[in-house]
Amino acid sequence: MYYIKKCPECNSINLFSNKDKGEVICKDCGLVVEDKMVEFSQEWREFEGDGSAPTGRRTGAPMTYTQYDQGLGTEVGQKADLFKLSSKERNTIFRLRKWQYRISTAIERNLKLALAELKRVSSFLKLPKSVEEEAAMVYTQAVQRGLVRGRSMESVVSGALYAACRRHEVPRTLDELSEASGIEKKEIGRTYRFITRELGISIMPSNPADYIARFASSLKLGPETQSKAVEILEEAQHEELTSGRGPTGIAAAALYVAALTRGEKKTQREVADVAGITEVTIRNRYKELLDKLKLDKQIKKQKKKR
DNA sequence: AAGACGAAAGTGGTTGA
DNA sequence: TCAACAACTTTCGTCTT
Repeated sequence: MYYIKKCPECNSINLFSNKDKGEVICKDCGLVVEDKMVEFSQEWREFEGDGSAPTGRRTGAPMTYTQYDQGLGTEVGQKADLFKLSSKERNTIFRLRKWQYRISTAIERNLKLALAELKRVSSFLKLPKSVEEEAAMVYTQAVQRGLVRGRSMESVVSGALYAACRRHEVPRTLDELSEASGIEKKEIGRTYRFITRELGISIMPSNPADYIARFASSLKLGPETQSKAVEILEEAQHEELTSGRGPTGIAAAALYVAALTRGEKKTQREVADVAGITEVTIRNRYKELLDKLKLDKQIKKQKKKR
């Protein structure tokens, strides 16, 4: 399949597109016109169709995405068979190799920077290693697909981290990510949505219960209150009070109610602050909880005790 | 005086024509 | 692409402890 585009180097219109590898190559001078030439399929195999070795061989030591080049490098057309080719073809190979080198080092440079930033943010948020690893993988794929173009590296890093947190059920709020990375909340949300859509990453809506432990500990609430909150959460889920609502709001309200019923009084303001929402939202959720779950009796009982 | 409550208007994002 | 819409926020006045 031929492109109508022109080669920027020699102006030839003789461009060849190799769909398998995502390359567009100028047939006259060997310039790689499109830069998406890094393999991004899920399997790590050898892609040399030149007969020097069986293709599709599986290779690979265990690799890690938090290393900027994943411990692997790529090279174009190797050694032995080079002198079987005409000089023109050989030239082509040389040029390809040169461009491959330039492009892959560009990507590597980017990754190196980005992964440093990723580690910084992730350690700031005290995220587990597995999440960091996942985020690095997401980011790597995003770079290879050219999704970073037009977006700041930092925002894509944050988006990847946010996605990774969600998938590992250790959700952080957008506000927390925003604070850790210095990127605007809506920007993170935007890139998060963009890259998950483009990379086909499916993510379950986050579960309010995942927030409870963290909120409770920063409010210094006892473990009994915490499990009470989870209990309330389950009832609320059963009553279908949770769908369509912000998970942080629900978690915060459940925690607030749990604290009341156990006499560990916290103000709405305090709870709202750690959950990153407003008092009003807590009040709304809280009211719904009282209506549906008949918790007011328990609260009154608690009041009489004092 | 501080916290809780609720009404009203505003914001940003989603959805469906 | 635009308007309607739901969830949430902001702001502010009033009531309760």
